[in-house]
Amino acid sequence: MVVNFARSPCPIASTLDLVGDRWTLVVIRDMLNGKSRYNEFAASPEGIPTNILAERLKRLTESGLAEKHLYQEHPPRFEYRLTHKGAELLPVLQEICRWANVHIPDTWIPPTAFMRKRRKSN
Amino acid sequence: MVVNFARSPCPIASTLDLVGDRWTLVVIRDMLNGKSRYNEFAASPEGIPTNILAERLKRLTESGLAEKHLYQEHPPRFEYRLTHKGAELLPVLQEICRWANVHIPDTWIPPTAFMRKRRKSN
DNA sequence: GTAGTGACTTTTATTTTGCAAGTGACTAAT
DNA sequence: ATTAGTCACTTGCAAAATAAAAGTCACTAC
Repeated sequence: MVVNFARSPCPIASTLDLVGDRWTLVVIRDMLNGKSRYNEFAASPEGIPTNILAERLKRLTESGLAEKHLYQEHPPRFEYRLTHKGAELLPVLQEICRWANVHIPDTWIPPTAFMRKRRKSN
Repeated sequence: MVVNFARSPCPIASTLDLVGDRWTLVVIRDMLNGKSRYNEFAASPEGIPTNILAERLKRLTESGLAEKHLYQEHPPRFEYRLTHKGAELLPVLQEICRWANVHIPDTWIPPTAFMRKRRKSN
């Protein structure tokens, strides 16, 4: 189930092939907020099912958005951290937050730190 | 299947409840590019299945992102146009395009008109 | 009257999701 | 030493979503 061919060369469709589902961006949000461990992701209020979480973490690493690091040998435990590629989705999530705060009632205002962070160049 | 309760008050999770699937943002992209008719959406290169298209158009109108207008009586024909709420997703799609153009090889560079358009205020 | 188009709906099949339970490695408590 | 518990998953299975194909209904063009 590796993404070999996108549906089209459209940047939007291609991005959706990677993160276009109900859960992937929620996990990336958590990673951007400093979470890195399975139980931290599982503890988020949306309540991601554990099988979906495991599958998404695998897909994120396979698609180069995150990296898996062993941080403890016995028992083996892993951290999942965003790669540069994954972390650069921040502006997308920031725009989503801006939109939601305007158009969906009662959504949380994200921490200033989250909204102020900038991608490096461009 | 109306969205009554979001999974959480998180703006990201709430937005994904509305547009977090493989097709909705592709349809919104087409609307932002001036397409408004069923056959125009169906003709896009991603090849959305017609049952999914019909269901998405219904959901978009139900969630207030688009509006359905009769433009011809015999036979009845409809146009689907973004509401203000829907059109304000433009900055999200622009950021997705920026990200994809950097991180996914061979994605189309969107028309300058699409990238330069601005949301009104803020 | 035959063919074709537009906007769908229906049918059927495949894939994804979600819930529950299970597993193996270890840790802490009794 | 047995028991219970946590962590990071995996497995099994039912339900929902998605997809491909075909069907429908109202027209229009020839």
